[in-house]
Amino acid sequence: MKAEHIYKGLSEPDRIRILNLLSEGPLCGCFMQEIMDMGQVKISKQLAYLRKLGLVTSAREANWVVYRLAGPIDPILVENLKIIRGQEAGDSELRLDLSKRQEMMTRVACNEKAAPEPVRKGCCCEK
Amino acid sequence: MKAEHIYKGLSEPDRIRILNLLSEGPLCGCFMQEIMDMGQVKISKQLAYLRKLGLVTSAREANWVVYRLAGPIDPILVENLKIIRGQEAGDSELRLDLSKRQEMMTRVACNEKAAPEPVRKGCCCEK
DNA sequence: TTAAAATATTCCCTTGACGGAATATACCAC
DNA sequence: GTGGTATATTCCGTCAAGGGAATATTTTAA
Repeated sequence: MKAEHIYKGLSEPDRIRILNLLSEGPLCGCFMQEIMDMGQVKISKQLAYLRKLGLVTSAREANWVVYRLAGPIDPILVENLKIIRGQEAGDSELRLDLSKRQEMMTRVACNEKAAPEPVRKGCCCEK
Repeated sequence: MKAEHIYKGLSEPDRIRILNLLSEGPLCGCFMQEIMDMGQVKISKQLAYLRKLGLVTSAREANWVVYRLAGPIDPILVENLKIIRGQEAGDSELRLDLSKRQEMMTRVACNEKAAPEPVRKGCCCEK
């Protein structure tokens, strides 16, 4: 993994938010939409970009696509994901995103792979 | 300093080399040209870009322009400059650049501000 | 089979990044 | 002044990035 690929991935606020969310575990697209309160197309395009850079992988599970940080995760990325949400230099929006994520993960039933469960009514759109 | 500005600065190999060099102290443009073996225009443009991002400052001294990391240096930048030249994940070209820099700084006479000294014949172009 | 949800892709447009070549500017030596 | 060195800018071309709107694809539900 070239260092500049990682930095390119991190050089846009929405992508930072996505990578930050994925650092806590896999997530489907509609969860991201809900947490980040952003349109589907915009998120999908950034995910395609991150996939092109080799930072993210995707796998369809039932009706959804679950995204993950591509392993093995480069030490540079690991370190930066730690820094950007750190208390000193970190962004509070990123920590808020993680709280929302945590709240959603406990609110809906999820299996151990973090894919939404049960298949239909447990997803983020069940409100 | 917005995190994405720092990552934009780091998201190109030539800029990584420049920031790596400046992490050891101020440097004039012609030293960079010599160390990086690159054309004047290309380096000058990248320096302009880094200045626009707020990562680098420049100050004319006599016939030269001396570049510095803009202070106070963000912890994110500090940490990444450490990582990218680290032994494990680091790039050996970056360590080579630093050796060349060190060699030049001792070869030519320099004052404590790292501006080339004496004014004319001590610069990198005296070969 | 039809409808709806989740995701991806395409088209159009604007802006920005990057290279190469040429030119401009600032400073110094003489 | 002239000339030379160091640096910046401009012009031109190409290509990538990013937004908005519309549409396509995959899958499930009924």
